[in-house]
Amino acid sequence: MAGLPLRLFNTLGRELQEFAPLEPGRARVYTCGPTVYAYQHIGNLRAYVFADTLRRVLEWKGYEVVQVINITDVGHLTSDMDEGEDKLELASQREGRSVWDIAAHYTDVFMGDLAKVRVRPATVWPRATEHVEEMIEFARALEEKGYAYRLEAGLFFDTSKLSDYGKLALLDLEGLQEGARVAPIPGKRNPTDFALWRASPTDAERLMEWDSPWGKGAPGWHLECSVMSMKYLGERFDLHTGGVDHIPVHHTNEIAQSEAYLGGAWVPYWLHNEFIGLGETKMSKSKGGTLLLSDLERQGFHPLSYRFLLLGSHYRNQTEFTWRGLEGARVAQRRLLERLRERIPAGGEPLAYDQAWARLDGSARAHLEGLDAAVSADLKTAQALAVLTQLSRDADVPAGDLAVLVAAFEAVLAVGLLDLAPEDLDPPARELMLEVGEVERLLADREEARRSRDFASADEIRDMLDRLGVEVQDTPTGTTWRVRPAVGQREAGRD
RNA sequence: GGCGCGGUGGCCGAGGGGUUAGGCGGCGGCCUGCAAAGCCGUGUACACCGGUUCGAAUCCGGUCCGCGCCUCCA
Repeated sequence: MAGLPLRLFNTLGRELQEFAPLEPGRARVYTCGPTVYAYQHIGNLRAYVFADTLRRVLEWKGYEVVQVINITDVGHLTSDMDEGEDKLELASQREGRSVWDIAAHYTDVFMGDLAKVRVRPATVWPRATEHVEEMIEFARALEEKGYAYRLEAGLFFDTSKLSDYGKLALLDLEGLQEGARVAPIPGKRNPTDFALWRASPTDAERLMEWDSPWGKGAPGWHLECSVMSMKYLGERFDLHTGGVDHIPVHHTNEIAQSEAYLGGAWVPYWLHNEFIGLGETKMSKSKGGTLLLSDLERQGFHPLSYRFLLLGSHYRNQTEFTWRGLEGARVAQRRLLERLRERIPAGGEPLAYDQAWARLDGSARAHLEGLDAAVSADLKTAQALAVLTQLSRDADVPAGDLAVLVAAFEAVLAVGLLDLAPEDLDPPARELMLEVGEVERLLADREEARRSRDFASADEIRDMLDRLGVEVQDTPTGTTWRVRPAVGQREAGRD
């Protein structure tokens, strides 16, 4: 594969490791997707921008990538396994729509948001509800192998059967036993045991339930990821991504049931993104305090400015979202585009490493290698942006080479380097308060005053237009004007 | 309480034993009749206390502070 070896931080082992696929030239990736009972906030989006970056880098280096992102459209519970209410059912009651409508609606919005931040569509988007049969089969196989036991609450996985349970999260099982668990399920053998099948309550009917060898109920949360990933990627595949919150429970249990099922090692590389903070608390779908991509757009920001902001920090670092930070990213991105557009026209296609390499000669190739060095070191997109910024200021790089290099950067970063104009990042203008002809007449008057060196009158006209929301700029090629942007961009957040 | 991750110049954020991260803002300059925009220049920072070392922001130990997970959550 092209360029330097790709080094990634593997949560399994907590160290940087060189990526080596199970099958040469092919990378199979599973990305933990959302539960679609609510809008995905901008913190959620980071997980997919991260996974997208991984995918783009792999493809850029010449791997054939297959990526699966699941859609969890089965409700799971709001608290412990036999407590609380189903989140999808809750949303259904709240919004007066069927659970199926709820799932469909939030799935659509989610995919729309991903498209806006240029996260490429997954190769497959499997839905949990379409794989319940396979999940039942999987659970039955585990039961046959002696890894499961039945309780009134459903079918449970016996984590004590695995000697290395918790290896991903470095769980301290002794410590866990002492930890106060909420509402323990009667009969559970170990605190870490989890449901493969959740039996429906006998006194109430669930909106989503299926028949199974263990009675009516719904599949355990972790089951779908094991089942759907194996179905679409093969029993063993290369990479599994998700947020750090999944490490201790969800991914730990996925590994447990999958390795029990296979009788051996499952996925070699586990990658996790850190959280985005928002002021005092993290963003949480259940606790509120979230921002949506549409909130950012309402404040006049282009979705790709949010992507630009995200790429400015490493995916494994907790960072804070602030409006100031987003504004900073917007300005930086705009200036970058301005410098690029001065030298190379918009258009063209993103270029993979090999394609770019073939079109460059010795000195320009060093810049390509700079990009490769950055992304090959655990996807250091921030460093890639720094390299790009330097490049955009380097007058020694011929325009032809620059165009090739920018196309290579765009292939990995996807921040609009090829197709956006700087103005595309500006907030939308507000309503013009006077006729366009009027503005132009006033500007003509001003131009005349300037020509006769009556600057007092000229400035008076400019001030007046400014009060009406029209910004006037004198440039070497003449005077231009625009309606001042509509929004004060810092209405929310803590700054 | 257990496990995990951090504390970098006004702000955000890279880096990671001796050579510039970068961005935003500020300041100075160029340009401009003046502005605006743009461009150029400008910051010797790395929580605290010890230790290792010729040399530590970077390694080790401790302290303080923050965050995440342990319960649905990216």
